[in-house]
Amino acid sequence: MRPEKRTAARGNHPTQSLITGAAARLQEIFERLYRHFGPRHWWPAETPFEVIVGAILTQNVAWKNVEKAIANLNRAGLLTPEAVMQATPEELEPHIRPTGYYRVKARKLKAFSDYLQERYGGSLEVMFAQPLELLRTEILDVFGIGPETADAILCYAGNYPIMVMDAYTRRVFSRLGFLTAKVSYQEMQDFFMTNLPRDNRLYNEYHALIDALANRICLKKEPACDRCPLGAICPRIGVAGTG
DNA sequence: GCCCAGGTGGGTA
DNA sequence: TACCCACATGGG
Repeated sequence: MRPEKRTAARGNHPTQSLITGAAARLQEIFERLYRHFGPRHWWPAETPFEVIVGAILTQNVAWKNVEKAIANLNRAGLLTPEAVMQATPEELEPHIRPTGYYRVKARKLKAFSDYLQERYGGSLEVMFAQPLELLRTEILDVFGIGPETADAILCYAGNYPIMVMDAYTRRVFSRLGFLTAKVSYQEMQDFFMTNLPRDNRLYNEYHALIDALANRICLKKEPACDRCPLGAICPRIGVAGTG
């Protein structure tokens, strides 16, 4: 176990006290996004294992690329824990090429299926019966599973009450003035999870809505503030002359 | 041709 | 701890 990868304790973090009425404001943002985009129906996958595969393959790459790779794996009969376990990295590689980094991602898929086999006899059901904190610590120790991938697996495959953070979350909420651009993953997560009810469905939908906003409106270079559902409460346009 | 896309691991100081 | 860099393909 590498101690630096363990889940940091959630306690009173300075971030929490910096935001006045953070809980109410986070609720309002959620409601505005939900009204604008509607339910996002995440994660787009047929099975929990497909969620896990998708979570690994989507690392630093557009989801469009992942769809191709998932379809390739499915056609090849490689979308089950057993099949991945029995395949070599070299056998997985050609199918996942569209997602980039295909050599290292093949190793990551193997690492997860090896872990699942060795620790839980290959059973996702048994794995997802473990307590949240224990399982999070465990999978963070698997090669290729960092905090975002771990939380995506826990939230979207295991239905645990944990909210996924990502570059989009950092961008949107730093622009909104809640966070700094350099805030750590754990600080972001602490901020959301201490200010929102502990609810898998809410975390699921909230992350998906942030993704939709960052993907379509709150773009990296030139955000389309004129059609942003958060316009009225964003410092960039909510206050005249500061955009 | 250039930039960006739902990160992570390893090395270095 | 805090930076760097490698990892690689596809679409706008």
